[in-house]
Amino acid sequence: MKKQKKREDIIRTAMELIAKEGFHGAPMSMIAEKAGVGIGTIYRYFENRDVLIRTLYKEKDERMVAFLLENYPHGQPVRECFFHVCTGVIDYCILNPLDFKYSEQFHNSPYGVEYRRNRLFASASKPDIFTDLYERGIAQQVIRNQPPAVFFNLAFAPIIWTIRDHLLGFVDLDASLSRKLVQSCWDSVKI
Amino acid sequence: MKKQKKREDIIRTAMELIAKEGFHGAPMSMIAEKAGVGIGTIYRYFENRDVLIRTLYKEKDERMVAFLLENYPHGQPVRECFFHVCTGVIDYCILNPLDFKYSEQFHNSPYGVEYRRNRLFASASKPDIFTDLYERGIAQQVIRNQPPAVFFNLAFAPIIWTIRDHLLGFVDLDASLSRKLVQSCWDSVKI
Amino acid sequence: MKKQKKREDIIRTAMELIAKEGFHGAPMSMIAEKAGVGIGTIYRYFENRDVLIRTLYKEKDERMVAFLLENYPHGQPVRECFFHVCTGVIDYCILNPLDFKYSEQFHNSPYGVEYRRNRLFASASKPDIFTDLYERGIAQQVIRNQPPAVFFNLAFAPIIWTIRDHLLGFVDLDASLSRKLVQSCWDSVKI
Amino acid sequence: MKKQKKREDIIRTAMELIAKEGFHGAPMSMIAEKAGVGIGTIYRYFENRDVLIRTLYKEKDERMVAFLLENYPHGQPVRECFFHVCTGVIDYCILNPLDFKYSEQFHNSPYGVEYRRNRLFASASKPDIFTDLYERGIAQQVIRNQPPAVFFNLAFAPIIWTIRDHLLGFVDLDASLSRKLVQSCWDSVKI
DNA sequence: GATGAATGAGCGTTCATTCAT
DNA sequence: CATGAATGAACGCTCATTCAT
Repeated sequence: MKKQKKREDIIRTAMELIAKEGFHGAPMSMIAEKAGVGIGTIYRYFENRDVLIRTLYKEKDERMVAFLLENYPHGQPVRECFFHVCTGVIDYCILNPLDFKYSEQFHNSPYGVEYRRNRLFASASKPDIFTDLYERGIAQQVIRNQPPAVFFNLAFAPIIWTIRDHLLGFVDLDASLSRKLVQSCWDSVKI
Repeated sequence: MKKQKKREDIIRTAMELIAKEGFHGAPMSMIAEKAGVGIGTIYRYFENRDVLIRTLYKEKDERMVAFLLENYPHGQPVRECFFHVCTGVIDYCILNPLDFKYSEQFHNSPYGVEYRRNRLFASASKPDIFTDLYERGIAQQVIRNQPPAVFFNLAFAPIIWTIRDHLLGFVDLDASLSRKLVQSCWDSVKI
Repeated sequence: MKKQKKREDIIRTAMELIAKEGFHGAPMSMIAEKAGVGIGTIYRYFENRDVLIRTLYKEKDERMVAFLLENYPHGQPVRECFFHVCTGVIDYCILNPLDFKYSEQFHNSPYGVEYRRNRLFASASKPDIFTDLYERGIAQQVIRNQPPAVFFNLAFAPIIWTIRDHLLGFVDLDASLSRKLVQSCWDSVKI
Repeated sequence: MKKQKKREDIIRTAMELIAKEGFHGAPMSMIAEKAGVGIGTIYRYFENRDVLIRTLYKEKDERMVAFLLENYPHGQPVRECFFHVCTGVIDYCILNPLDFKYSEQFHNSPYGVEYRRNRLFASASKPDIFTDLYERGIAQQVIRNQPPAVFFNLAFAPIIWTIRDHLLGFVDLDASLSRKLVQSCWDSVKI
């Protein structure tokens, strides 16, 4: 499809620009210029700036979930799935630092709050990989009985922060440290 | 002091506005208006917007550290100090939600990166309560041997994220959950 | 070209406003308003205020040089060329009072100093009508041996000041006075 | 007088600051600070900024006239007086570059136009050293019959411009060049 | 469908002036 | 008398969005 070409140019350019420079450093005019399209063209594909920004996040999320589902140990113990997911998140972010940085920008803005609120209310309906982990863990009594939000925070907050520090050059998150880090997270949620 | 009255009006208003609306939602003109002062007045007390924003953070930090030092169990085991500090952070943030929300905005912006970088390089010189915890824990072999950044992330990231969820109404972080949460964090760093 | 219409509206308005009211009396907002364009439009054609101001001067300069080169007595004696140029400057300025007044504002500001400095250092490279006059006059020993700046000042300063007084209504610089004035200037530089 | 001390501090500081940095680089607050007085104090001695600026010029003018009247060759030929005045102007300006630079700033601003206009209308009433030169020159038929403004411009414009170039480092206006320059000016006005 | 010239509300900041102390 | 804290109009400039081509 020819028409999708421009859309993807815009998406990729916007992602990269916002990841590297922040929302402030990525005005519509600059996205258009670097993407090689007219300013008006962006508005043909995205109703406005907010829609573009939210779409960027959603597509990144889909890419990461797809990555996590590769070789997913379906049917294996919760513990194994937990390690697969956590390690996968680390691997994905380090392999795709722009996606991670964009995500940071996104969550560190009014968009992030809105997103989290929607997710909470929608979580019941749409099953996802993270929720499944929690629910099976609780049912099989291998993780502590805490609200899902607390489980997610214990499992992922240290990982996310450490990836951030890694990308900023503050720590070196190699395979060895990755393993120790995920083990620590598991220790905080397991019974 | 009469003259500090306006300064405090500005500080309080700016804090509140930025905490609630983010940096974007708190232009100088609005801060001035809500604080009941002229725009120019802000510039008598703060050289520019950046200085105001960094001052706000520094003062919040001092208040929190003072809070944490009340009844600090000096001379007690690392574990006890760890619980004191973590519980203290939770209590302080829930008691002072504006301080917490401001802090989130601050860390989720270029200011935050700059701040962390300075802290990392300056950590050797100025001793602080968090670094002390890490160093004693390592020396006494009660916490795992990991880089300090990883220790901090395991210890505090889940707590910060859970406070955020509590203030957004996603979880109810009462005394009981607080205790369990801190225990989980401890489990992830202890040997 | 349709697109150049607005650019010229801006140029003309800015010129007129600055000529009449000085730099202080011509803020970007007023230029935009009087030119019948939005403020932002000015910035499509000129990177910033400084660039606009320097462009205005450069375009005025080009117009005047073109005027002076009409019927220029190439190959004639230095004296004749001197009279052509001096008389031409007077005629041009009286015909285009806005150009002259703008020029005065320009030279009577930091822009003027910068301009003169560049001119002095660049004079060797780019040949111009004034420098040619000086060099031939010196070579043929018809003008006194003085630094070029002094020659220019003797030749043009009284003329510029008198044009200014004419436009302010202090003297009536008609053809007769013009001739006498240029003769006087020649008397001050000739051997 | 104690009270005049502050007035003079203000005058001297304002002069120096405006001479060096231009009107833009000399806000009232900075003048007050460098003069070691309160901002409000300036307004006790000068009704407003315009009055201060005009007073500065008037006092500079009086100092220069006083300098020119030292050893003034009263009763000597017009030519001799002309040389005394022109050489005196050069000497004074080079000895007091701040006075000269301030003068340039002043004349290169709306104040200058207003000043010249007033001077023209007032010249009939208040006799001055320059007018005397012109009137005697005309009466004795040693200078050409031209409007006074033209005489002044021929006599002083090249000198002023050359002093400016000297202070900017573009030429070296030493005693030798000074003599030649004044001679040139005389050549342009003498019969 | 694609474009980019045009727009103007809104931003951070400056500074001459006032007036309560 | 002297002060300087307080003011707010005004500045240069940015950028999301529109719409005629």
